[in-house]
Amino acid sequence: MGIAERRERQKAELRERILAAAKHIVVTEGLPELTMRKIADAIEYSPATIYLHFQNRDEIALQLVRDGFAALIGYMAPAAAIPDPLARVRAIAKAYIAFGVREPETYRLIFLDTYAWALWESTDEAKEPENGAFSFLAGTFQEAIDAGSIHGMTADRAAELLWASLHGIVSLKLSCAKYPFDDIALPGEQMCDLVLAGLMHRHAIA
Amino acid sequence: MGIAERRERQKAELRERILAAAKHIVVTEGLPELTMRKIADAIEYSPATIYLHFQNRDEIALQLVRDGFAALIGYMAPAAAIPDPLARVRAIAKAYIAFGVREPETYRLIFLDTYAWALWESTDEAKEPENGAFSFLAGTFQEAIDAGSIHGMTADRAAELLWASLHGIVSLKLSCAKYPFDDIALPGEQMCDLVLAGLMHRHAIA
DNA sequence: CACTTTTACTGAACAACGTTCATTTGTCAA
DNA sequence: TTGACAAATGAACGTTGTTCAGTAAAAGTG
Repeated sequence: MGIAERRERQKAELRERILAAAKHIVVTEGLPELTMRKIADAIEYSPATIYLHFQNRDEIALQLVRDGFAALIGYMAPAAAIPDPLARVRAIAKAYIAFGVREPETYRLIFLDTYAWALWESTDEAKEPENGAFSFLAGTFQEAIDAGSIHGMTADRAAELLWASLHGIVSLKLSCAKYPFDDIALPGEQMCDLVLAGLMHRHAIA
Repeated sequence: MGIAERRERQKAELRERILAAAKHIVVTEGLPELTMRKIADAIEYSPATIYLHFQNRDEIALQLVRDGFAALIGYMAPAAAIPDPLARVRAIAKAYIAFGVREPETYRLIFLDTYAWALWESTDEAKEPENGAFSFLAGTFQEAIDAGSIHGMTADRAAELLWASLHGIVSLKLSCAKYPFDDIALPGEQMCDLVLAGLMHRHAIA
């Protein structure tokens, strides 16, 4: 029964070619330029053929979002090897910023554009490997709290605030043409230090 | 020559009706649902008529962005009466968050959607009253620095970091359906305190 | 090999979009 | 009443995502 297998293989191949073409368009021209006819041209098939592999444009975009989030995880994963929690938090933050800088269109796709966070709405938390990114950061904060380095806030809340602040920097960089920094690595680290410093001296305020 | 004036008045009126209809659509259904035909239906004119008042859809959207930013300034303005710089910074941050909460679609329009920051790219800084918002915050930080409350960072940089962090919170709230906070007022104030605490104890890190 | 069934694929079409333009309608001056 | 000018529009064009009847090729069957 090698025939059925070959067909499945070819089908899977074409599906991957569609995704590759779509990703190329998104990365080079942005999500709004992702049109079914452009994909069709790129893979040298009729537009209708795409609908034999994906239900609609949304499904293609959502798969790209999934892949994009996996890429972000890839940036952050090496930080897991760092023993010191605070140093690990800094490494995660650095990786997050680096991802935004080196793959701006991917960052846009998963966090700013039409399908931003779309995965989180539909699926169950437990079933989302994507959520590993947040748990990773929150878990590291928990270690810092357990070690007594940080206090006055839950690990989840601290992770949310740091994530939000970094997200703010990257989005401003990507959206605002007049954002003053050529390189957001420095303000990114400053922000991380600022938040950590605040968490360590939180008794100073209220 | 009352006739010419009446005509101008009617023309201006229709222009305002177009903008009002457009704003209503954006606020209730979001920017993607803003179509020329919907506006035409709302004002009971043909779609072509809109082009006698605006060059294209972009120009309408950009005017809404301008108006939206003016609304944000309106939220922040009362803080100017607060004498203490740090308290003023907190009031500005609070107002910023409040704007994001109470006018989410307007916030989306001016900071997240297609025309986000579009005004900043085209026009000159000096000619932008919109930039008053940032100068307001940066000037307040400068006062805090002059008073010795904050050190180790320029006022502009501090303003950028605080703004970015607040923007991060609001955008996560608006974009991510699973964002854990029903009310972002608390995390917004926490973020502000965190950044300020960090700025006041910056010597603790590097 | 011939015939049938299944699969892969596509051209043409639909509705909705932004936009344009020739044409019509309405209003004022002479 | 007529001529000029402004205001308004119906119909069209080229996009977009999407659907579907129909074709052509491949696989299964006698």
